[in-house]
Amino acid sequence: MKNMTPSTPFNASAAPERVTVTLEMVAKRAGVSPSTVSRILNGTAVVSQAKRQAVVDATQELGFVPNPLARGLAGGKTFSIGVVTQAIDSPFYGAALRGIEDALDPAGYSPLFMSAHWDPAAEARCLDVLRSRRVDGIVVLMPRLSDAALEACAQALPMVVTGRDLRGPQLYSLNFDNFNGGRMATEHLIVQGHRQIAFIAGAEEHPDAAERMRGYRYALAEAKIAFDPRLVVPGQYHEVSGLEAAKYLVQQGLPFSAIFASNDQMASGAALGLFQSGLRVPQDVALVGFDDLPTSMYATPPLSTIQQPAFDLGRLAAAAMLELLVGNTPTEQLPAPALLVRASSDSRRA
Amino acid sequence: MKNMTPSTPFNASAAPERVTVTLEMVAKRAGVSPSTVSRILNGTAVVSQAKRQAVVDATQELGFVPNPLARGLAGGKTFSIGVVTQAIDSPFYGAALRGIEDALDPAGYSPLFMSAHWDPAAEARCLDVLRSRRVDGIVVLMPRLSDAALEACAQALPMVVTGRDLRGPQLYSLNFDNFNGGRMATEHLIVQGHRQIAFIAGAEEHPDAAERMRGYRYALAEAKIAFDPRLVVPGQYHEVSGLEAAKYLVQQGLPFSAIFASNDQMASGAALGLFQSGLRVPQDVALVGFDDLPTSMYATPPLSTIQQPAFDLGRLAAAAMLELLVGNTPTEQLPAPALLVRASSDSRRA
DNA sequence: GGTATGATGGAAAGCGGTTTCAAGAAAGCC
DNA sequence: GGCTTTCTTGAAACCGCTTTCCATCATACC
Repeated sequence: MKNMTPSTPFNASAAPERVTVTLEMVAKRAGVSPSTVSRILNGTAVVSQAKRQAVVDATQELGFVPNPLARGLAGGKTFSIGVVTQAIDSPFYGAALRGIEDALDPAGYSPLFMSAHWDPAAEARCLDVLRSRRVDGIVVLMPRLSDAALEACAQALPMVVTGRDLRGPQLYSLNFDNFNGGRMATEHLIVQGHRQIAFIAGAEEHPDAAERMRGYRYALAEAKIAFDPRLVVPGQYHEVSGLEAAKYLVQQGLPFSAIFASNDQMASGAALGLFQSGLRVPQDVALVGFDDLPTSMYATPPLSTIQQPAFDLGRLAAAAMLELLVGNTPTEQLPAPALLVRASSDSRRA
Repeated sequence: MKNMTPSTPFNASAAPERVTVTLEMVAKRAGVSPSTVSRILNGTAVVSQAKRQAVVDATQELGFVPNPLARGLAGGKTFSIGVVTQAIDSPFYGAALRGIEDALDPAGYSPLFMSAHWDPAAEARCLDVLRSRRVDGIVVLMPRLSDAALEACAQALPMVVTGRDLRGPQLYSLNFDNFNGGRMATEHLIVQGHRQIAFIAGAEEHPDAAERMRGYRYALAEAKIAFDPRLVVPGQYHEVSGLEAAKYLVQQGLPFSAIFASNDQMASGAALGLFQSGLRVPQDVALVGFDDLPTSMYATPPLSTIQQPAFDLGRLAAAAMLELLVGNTPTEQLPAPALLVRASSDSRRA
């Protein structure tokens, strides 16, 4: 207190390490050259035990943290991975992003997230921004861009995409078996005794949605149930379209005892639509969704659905990217779809 | 086709701009020095019209994009903002992140997201990683770290936090009026004729949760309703705890005709709990949540709640950060809480 | 004992920008 | 008309780290 220099203007108690410790300072302190420090830090070459220890000590004492910018500039690597999603605020993507985060973090990589909002042009822009930021690789979750565009991008840097079947020297993809998911959901309803099963579809352009529908039709055919196009209502993968679809089905007076919605968000909307129409789930109408969002288990009633592990999707995509970055050929595979039967489609539980 | 050199091994049709265009190349092409190009790009100094035009042209022709790493190294800025959230996969944070993205993007800044998972130690680590990545500023959404720790961090770089009341030369905060939100929700139930209103609380350490509870008690007191501690059940802000809380209330045979859950996720769980106990919402029990998650509108029945604009929260936090970065004192304010009455608490609509 | 061989570590040249410094040109002044 | 002042613009240092190229020294082989 007494000896406090009265002149220091802004010396508020805690003055956090203002000075940046550089590799050069570590080198000086350890009595070696900067190159040696760099080599030790990156394990680039063999260094005598004595010097190594000196450098490690100096690093500790000085609290040295390498500047990633300088590292990136010099080494051409940024240790960051671009991640393009369609909507960062959708529960499905949220889980996937967490998976990516989880896998990248221990490897010292940071994800750089961007949302494309289902717009191919915006997606292309994301790719540009990411490349201009010199990310080491790009993961695209459920792209809307053409295969060709993605392949072209993969010429420039490693890419991992989900929801496609693409392979190449710097390209890997992870695809969920949407066809079988759709088939399983539909078969489940058939086994429950339903023969008039409505289908709330996703956008046509979306390969996922198309596959799920193919599964639906396949299951119907297998069970020798005639496909009734009137029972297929288009949707947009969000709650409102599910709500509208359900109301439409009811208002048209179409005969159906079950609904298979091609994602959980639409199923949730459909549940509300049925509720507002005075129909009970599952007593009057059985309902099955697709995705198994975390909230679906807590819906009223809990929603039967096809489990699509979003978290693992992200985790595996990131793991594959890490493989690509070290020059390996990734081998990760998504788990097979699983049916989760909950109250919304199980008349016994109602 | 004919003239194709047969030796080129990997010249797959589209060879995207392999060579990186540097500022120096632009300078050469425009016939000026690199410094001049830099000055024009950043508007750092006055340059004659002729040279400016030449540089602009050269930039266009070469398709030059400055390397952010080099820029960051030399200029000390990275044009990236660290964003610490608790859980990137929660719907509330998802919306906030989108708001941040929206505000940062036009300004040329990129967000770097990290999740702390409600763990103060992890949060501190996020701050470290972000600082080591030399972000220009940090936004922390609903921190768990102490005010002191956040203030200390703000000594080093601009900080914006939400859910606190903190100010400083490089520090700004955005706080939602949780007290009044809690009060409004409770008053609404009282107006609806309820006098035995259960409360599902959030974690005690959480200031938000405490404020909401204070609002609840205040409203009761105003209405001269005695506070019954048995009707307050602790929760953890996620669906399960809401489910358990509701079941607990029912099983204990406690007298209540309404539940105010201090967030929507718990309200959703509570709805399921009531449903499983054979109680109807709102006929038997009225239900009100807090947050207005996007999905709450589509719950069955739609959930009454206090609107807390997560998207705006993110947008405003990012806007405030941008202000801080140019040396201004931010003035953004969060909108006041609003009550959204939906079917879950409105007996007339049931 | 002399040289081939390999392990070690330093000097220095980048990576691609920003910024300081100073020179040369243009303009203003007495 | 000569001299100071103000602009414009280029040269060069620098940001902090990686990496290539070499020098050095010790060990090993003939």
